[in-house]
Amino acid sequence: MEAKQQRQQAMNDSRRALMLDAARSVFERLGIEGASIREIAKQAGYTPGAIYSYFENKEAIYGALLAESLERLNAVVDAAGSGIDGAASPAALLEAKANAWFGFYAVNPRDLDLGFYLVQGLQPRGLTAMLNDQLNDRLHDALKPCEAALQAMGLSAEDALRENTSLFAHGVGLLLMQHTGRIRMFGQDATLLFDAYVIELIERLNKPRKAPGPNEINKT
Amino acid sequence: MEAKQQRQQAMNDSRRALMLDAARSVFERLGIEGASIREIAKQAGYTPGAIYSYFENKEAIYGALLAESLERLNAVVDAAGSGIDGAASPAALLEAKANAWFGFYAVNPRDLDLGFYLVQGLQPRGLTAMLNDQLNDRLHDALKPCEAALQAMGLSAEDALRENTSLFAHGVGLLLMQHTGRIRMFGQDATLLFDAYVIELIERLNKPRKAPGPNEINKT
Amino acid sequence: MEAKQQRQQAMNDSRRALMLDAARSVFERLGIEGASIREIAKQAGYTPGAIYSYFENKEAIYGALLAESLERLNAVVDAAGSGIDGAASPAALLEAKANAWFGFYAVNPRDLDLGFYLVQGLQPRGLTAMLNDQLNDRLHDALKPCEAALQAMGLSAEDALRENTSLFAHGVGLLLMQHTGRIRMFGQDATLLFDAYVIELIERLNKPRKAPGPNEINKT
Amino acid sequence: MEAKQQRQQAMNDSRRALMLDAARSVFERLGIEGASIREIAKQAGYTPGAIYSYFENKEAIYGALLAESLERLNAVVDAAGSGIDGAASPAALLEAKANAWFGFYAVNPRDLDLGFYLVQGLQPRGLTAMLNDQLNDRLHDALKPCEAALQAMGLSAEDALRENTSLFAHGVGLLLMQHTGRIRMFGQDATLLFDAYVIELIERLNKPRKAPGPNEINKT
DNA sequence: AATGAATGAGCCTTCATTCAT
DNA sequence: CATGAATGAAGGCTCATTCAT
Repeated sequence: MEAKQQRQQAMNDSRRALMLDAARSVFERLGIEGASIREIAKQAGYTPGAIYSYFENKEAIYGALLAESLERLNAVVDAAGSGIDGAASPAALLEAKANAWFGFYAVNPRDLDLGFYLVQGLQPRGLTAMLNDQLNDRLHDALKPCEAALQAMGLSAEDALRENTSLFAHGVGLLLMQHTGRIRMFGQDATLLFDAYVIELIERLNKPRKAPGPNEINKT
Repeated sequence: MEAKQQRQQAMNDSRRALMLDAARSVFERLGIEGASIREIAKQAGYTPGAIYSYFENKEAIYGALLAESLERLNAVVDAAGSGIDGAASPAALLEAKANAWFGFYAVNPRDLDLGFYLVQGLQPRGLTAMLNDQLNDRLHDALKPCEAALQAMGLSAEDALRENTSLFAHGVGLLLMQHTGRIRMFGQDATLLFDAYVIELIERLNKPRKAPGPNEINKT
Repeated sequence: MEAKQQRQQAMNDSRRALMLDAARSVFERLGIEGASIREIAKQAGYTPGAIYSYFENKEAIYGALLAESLERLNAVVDAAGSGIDGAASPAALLEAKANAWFGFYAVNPRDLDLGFYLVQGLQPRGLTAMLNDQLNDRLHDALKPCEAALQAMGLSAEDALRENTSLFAHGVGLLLMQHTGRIRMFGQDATLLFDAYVIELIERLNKPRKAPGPNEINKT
Repeated sequence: MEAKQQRQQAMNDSRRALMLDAARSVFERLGIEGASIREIAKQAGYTPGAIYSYFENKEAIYGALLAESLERLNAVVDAAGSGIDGAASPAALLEAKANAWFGFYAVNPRDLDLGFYLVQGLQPRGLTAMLNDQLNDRLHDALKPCEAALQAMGLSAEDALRENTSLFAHGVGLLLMQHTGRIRMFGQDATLLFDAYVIELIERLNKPRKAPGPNEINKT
């Protein structure tokens, strides 16, 4: 009996996963706007109605896809820098963690799309507030290791947050440009530029007397 | 006869402009997703069919709107730093020009939307390739003054391009985060962070001996 | 110009009327539950989308149909008993007015359906509250003449309301039974029974000493 | 063997009853429109498919539910006036029996819905003709005691049928109005009005010389 | 007997686009 | 040039019913 239930549960999960795969593939093919329940169902080999046995509505599909994407992101970030002693060399850890999340999105541009969907039309909307918060939290989780490393390098909590925000923005900007083909237009490579940014950041933090914090700068 | 043609041409242009104004106002009100031909026509005081006398299709409206947005951007950038002697203080000019484009998008988020629409779903599509190139060129135009200032500060053409690309990416990342509400999540202010980035950049370029750029810049 | 506008307005109205006719005919064929926008459009010789140029949504069609039905009802009631001097013979007027509304629904059973839709599923719902109120008011209008006649026969306002309510209920019950075929089952004729009710009512009111009003029954 | 069959039959019946209970409870909760096979199955603790082992289709559930409703109605009517000697005081019996069926529907509006569903859209449809007849017979059964009492009061069979029909129509009209909220609109109470109707009926029958039968009325 | 996955037909509605006038 | 009626394809979603297990 239990075995039967487990089998069924597994079947159920796998069909759900099948549909998520279909959704992902439709997104890839038609973009997030062009994806429709009909199309996703067709791709999955189902009729539209069947989708609703596995997802409450269309938004729920996005949510599930995004949630799963964020799990993979966190897995990658958690695994990064495993051989590094964070206490001894926080800079190396920062580099590893930053490259982890950046690399994840550089290699998986569709996951970036998905991340932006959370933000669709460049405006927060859709998804229940709770789900939205959960997903935001998971994104934050992926960025926290960098922040911790920044603190380990001697930054105050406040400064670490600021630098981490800048770091994220920089990476997002580069990814976006690369992803849209804009970066090729500039004749540059996003990953190299991100590397450079991280290295300069580390340099700057290691020589704080030479370069005063941004809030104390005198524009002469 | 010619006079008549000219008059007609002028009328034509002004009505087209009227419709673009309407479209812009609808975008502002309803967002880029919420805008419909019907709504734009109504706003312009026309019926839907009339639109097609001036624009081939909906995409063309976006294109025209974006083109016009880029003109305004360029106007803002060109006007910035007009009191500054670029030869004497290239750093001040860089700051002015960078803040100009960044400020334009910070203040006019819908223009940013428009820019991203060209790139919808984070994938180039729609718009003929030629139009796309034209628009790209105009975007480049808006960023060139920064690149020139970087060269005036002593960077090689190659280094200037790299730094300018980074600068643009940084700004875009910050704008995106701010626009989507993510930046508030980080408890930061996009404009302050952008300022800080520009200032640090200038610092870095002014103290090359402490942290020589990867290409070993010579100031003298 | 004005002529043109008028012509267009007339066309517009006639097409709207066409669609209402179609809707009515679909209701007749498939019942109010079976009626769909698709079916109504098809009956009218249009595609579904066209309907929405004339009605905001499905509910609006019901509303328009019902409104028009109530206008016809009121016209019938207003015209009834035109040769009767209401002051001289209020009983005759009562009879005429009551038979008017009853007869209207006896002859036009679909209008009764429509009336019940206002009340759909035997529960008030759908239609905006305001529209609902308007329609209710028009129904009331059709019943007021009876109430006025009852007062002219010497009843207090309160008693007239009570008797009018009973009269309406009686008629509605009979109509419903007739309409559903239940009355034939009872081997009776709805109109005869309604007549009888009205006549007994008049008798009763003319001999009040013999038959005390319901509120005074248990007086001893 | 037979015992086994009987046991199975009993199980079968009880599960069927379970489903009917579920259906009734769903109707109560969501109304007749809002009820779905899925919901009924869930309420009964089954999956949708299981329903079809006990009922041919959805209509059959309505039919069974209505049948059961009519049994309850008959039980109520049969029990009413048990302390009254019908031969000695037929008027009191009439009152008791009439109030019984009216009260049943006044208190159980969903049973009224069910009754009208049999007649959906105010048009007989659905249900096989035979089932329809059976249900009609049971409704008749519930009304017969009133008819018998009317005869006991001295009416001919024909007159008793006519009065009973009127009585039923009056009650149905009042119930409908109350149920749809229309009666409150008239500022009246359905039960009081029904009471008054019954009492007036009794009065009228007790004083036949004062008020000649409806078929002998002189319209002067 | 019961499951529950899946179907298929249907629902209301929106909208870019066309075309006779 | 402009109208505005109409189209047709698509959108998300619901639900009674079937059927292999």
